[in-house]
Amino acid sequence: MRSENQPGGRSAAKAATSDADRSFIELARRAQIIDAAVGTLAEEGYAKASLARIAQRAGISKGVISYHFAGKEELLERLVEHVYGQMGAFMEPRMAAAPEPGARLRAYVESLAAYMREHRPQLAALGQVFHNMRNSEGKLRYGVATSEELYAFLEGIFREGQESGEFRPFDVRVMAVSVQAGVDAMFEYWDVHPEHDLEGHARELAELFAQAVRA
Amino acid sequence: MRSENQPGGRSAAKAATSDADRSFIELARRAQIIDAAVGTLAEEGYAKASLARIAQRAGISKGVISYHFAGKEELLERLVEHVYGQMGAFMEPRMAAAPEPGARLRAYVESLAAYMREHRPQLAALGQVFHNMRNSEGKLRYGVATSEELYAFLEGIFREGQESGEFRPFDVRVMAVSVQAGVDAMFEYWDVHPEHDLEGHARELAELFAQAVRA
DNA sequence: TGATTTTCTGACCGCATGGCCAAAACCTTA
DNA sequence: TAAGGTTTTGGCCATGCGGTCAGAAAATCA
Repeated sequence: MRSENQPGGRSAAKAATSDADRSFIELARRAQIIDAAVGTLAEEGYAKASLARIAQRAGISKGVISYHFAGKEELLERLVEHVYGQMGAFMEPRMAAAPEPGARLRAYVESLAAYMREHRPQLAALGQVFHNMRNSEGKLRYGVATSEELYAFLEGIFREGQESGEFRPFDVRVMAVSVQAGVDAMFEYWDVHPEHDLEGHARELAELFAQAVRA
Repeated sequence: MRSENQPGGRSAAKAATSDADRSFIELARRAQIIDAAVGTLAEEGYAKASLARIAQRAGISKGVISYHFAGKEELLERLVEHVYGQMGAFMEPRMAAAPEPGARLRAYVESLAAYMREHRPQLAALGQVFHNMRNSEGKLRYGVATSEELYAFLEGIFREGQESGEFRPFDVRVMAVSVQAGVDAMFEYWDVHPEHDLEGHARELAELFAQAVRA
């Protein structure tokens, strides 16, 4: 159904092309296109983020996108991968520095806020894709499965705190869903109110959940 | 800019036509179209909820929608009005029965959950419109201004509790944003996991915030 | 009944979309 | 230089969109 258009075609046989197999030009173009897609999604929303619009922002012709990506679907998937990778790399060391459950919860909320401050368009674009991108059957492309990992991670923190007696007993799934919702809402509120005190919000939110979980 | 197509044209002069001026057929058709729009939005998402799709679900021709509504924009605005009205009528008596701040917070979370259980498509459609509908300048049609009312309502509860000493001191805006986010996330989680225990989630969520606000 | 108004249909318009491709331009290597 | 591979262009396609309209059908009125 989809035509063969792997650029270069150097690695003839296999399906996927790894980054190591790509030329510098290829990698740079892909990065440039992804950046343009992030900006367009963040500023104009999912509906107006057409290939033409993205190409225009990147200063290239529309066909270039089709040349470097199998289609819009692949472009958006690479975009999500890209932002997720960045975010993980940013948070990992900060989370590792907090061993106790209470401190980890606080570190999660506050380091995510720190990332948000410096990457507003990326997170806005991610939100657009998550809320809107659908597969051919009409189902959301990034639904539950994406959040499931996140929930499991938070639940691990909660269980640890409950076992050590630092946290009270509560439903860890509801708590995980609520923490993530609180963080997402913090971003969206700040995205709409750029003058809002993001760090202050993060501290209040961390305190809110510290109170909510404490034994 | 917009053509005159007030059905009936009975009330010649003025701009808006009130429901009292509409025939039964007119009101029934409008309700039928709004219902079809709700179903389409809830099941297929904003992007696929075209006038053609909505008309198909309603079993009528596309032109009928244009006859009864000035355009897609008006249809969606009437849909939001319709659902909001329903929701307010459902919650008002339940909120009135809870006078103390702590009880009011609990009543808010739990009566909203009760409404959700019986009106899943309506709330899913509302979410689609809120997250996607944009005005001609590309800005979200229902943005902050819509939530502002809700936040102010919740903040009133929090301030009352803080003044009576029932609640600890905290940032009421952050708490309001977080409560609303928790409730919205509860709906979305249940929407994706229909087997999820919605009432149980609501109780846990109410308890979560009871702990978070208590002095 | 016939006349008038209200409602509905189905075809059509201009426009934007994602995708496609032949031809041109560019870059590297021989 | 010439040759060959890589990248870009700009126009084209089918599809679906919101909106419009003349005329048919249905309901209401006299």
